[in-house]
Amino acid sequence: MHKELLVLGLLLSGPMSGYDLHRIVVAHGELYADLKKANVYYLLERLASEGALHVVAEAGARGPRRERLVYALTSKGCERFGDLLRRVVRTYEVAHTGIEVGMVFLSYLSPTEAVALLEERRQTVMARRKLVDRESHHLHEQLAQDHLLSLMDAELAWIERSLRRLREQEKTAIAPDHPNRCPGS
Amino acid sequence: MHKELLVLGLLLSGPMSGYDLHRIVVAHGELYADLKKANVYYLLERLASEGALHVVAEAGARGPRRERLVYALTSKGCERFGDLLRRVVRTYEVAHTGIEVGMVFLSYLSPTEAVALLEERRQTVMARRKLVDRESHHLHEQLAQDHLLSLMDAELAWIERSLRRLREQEKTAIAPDHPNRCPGS
DNA sequence: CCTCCAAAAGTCAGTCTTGACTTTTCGATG
DNA sequence: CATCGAAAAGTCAAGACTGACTTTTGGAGG
Repeated sequence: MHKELLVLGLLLSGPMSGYDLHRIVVAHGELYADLKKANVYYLLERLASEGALHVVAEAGARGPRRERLVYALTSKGCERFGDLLRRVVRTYEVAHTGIEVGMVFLSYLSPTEAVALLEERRQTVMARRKLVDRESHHLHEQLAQDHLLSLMDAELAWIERSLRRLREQEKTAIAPDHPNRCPGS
Repeated sequence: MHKELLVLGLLLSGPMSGYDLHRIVVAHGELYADLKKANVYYLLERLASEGALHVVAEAGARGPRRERLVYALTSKGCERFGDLLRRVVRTYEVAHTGIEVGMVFLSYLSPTEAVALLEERRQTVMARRKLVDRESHHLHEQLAQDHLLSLMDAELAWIERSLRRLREQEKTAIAPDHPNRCPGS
């Protein structure tokens, strides 16, 4: 749903082809939703068939492969943009990345291994945080960047806390909660 | 991918039918991944066809609709569980919920409306936080719950910060960054 | 004893999403 | 001048996911 918003929003600043859209998305790196190329084309076609976009058949563009389709917003599409924007800002859904599931089953690993894995995770988060931090942005992208950084900081803090708990558990070496073996076939 | 982990992990504590799995998932509320019923059946079938599960055809179960399929982990499935668990804990992906996209286009709304929408969002997050907080959990679910709460707190803090910025902008009433109108069709 | 509802247990058709492949052409290089 | 690689601009089939629908039946209420 936010992918649709992204497409519409980018088209607000002028007609574009699917390829252009995709290039903008990847250029913005971490900030924008993970919108793959094929998905862009799918969304464009759907939105066009719904009447939110219309084709401006730019027959002879510069460069190779000249039969590219250029899309432009219709007034219906612009209304849709407004609706989606309001909906996205207003609503909140917990992000289910899977780490929660991982934590629930963490006791199937030895505390020592759990600690090692979480330390790897911390490295990963820190690296990615640096990436996002480095990206300099326009004014209206400040809030978005700030959001990402906040979440990453929260993740890091949580990892630290969890590591501390696990290390204590490691020292007091209680018998493992679950036996660490697979059932036979 | 973490949905698969969830299914395998739950089956570690004994054979179950798709319906049982789904019931457990919804019983745990916010903690577990958003795993819809039809998706459970899909995953079971796929995992079985990959040899990670096998059917224990419980022909005559209690209750209505007795021809239910009960699935059990194979040793291959248990290995897969271990792999997935390690992978999920180790890796981190930024959660693209769409608010970032919303923020990028926030200047298409008046600061006043933006503030109102963010305040609604704050309400939503607070309500959901209370839900998660209320749920009492077993020891091995503590870390998962803590993770969710951390993210929600970070979200709340970010909302406060953003509101402050927007209110300032509202007072100093600069001419809007973007004209707030849709292009004609 | 009848009936009507909620829960059990799925199924299905359609929508989203993606990795991998294709075709064309510009420009660099030997 | 031939060719070879990289970038442009997509396409496609397959996989993941979902909302809405179905069928069966045990038991509550009359």
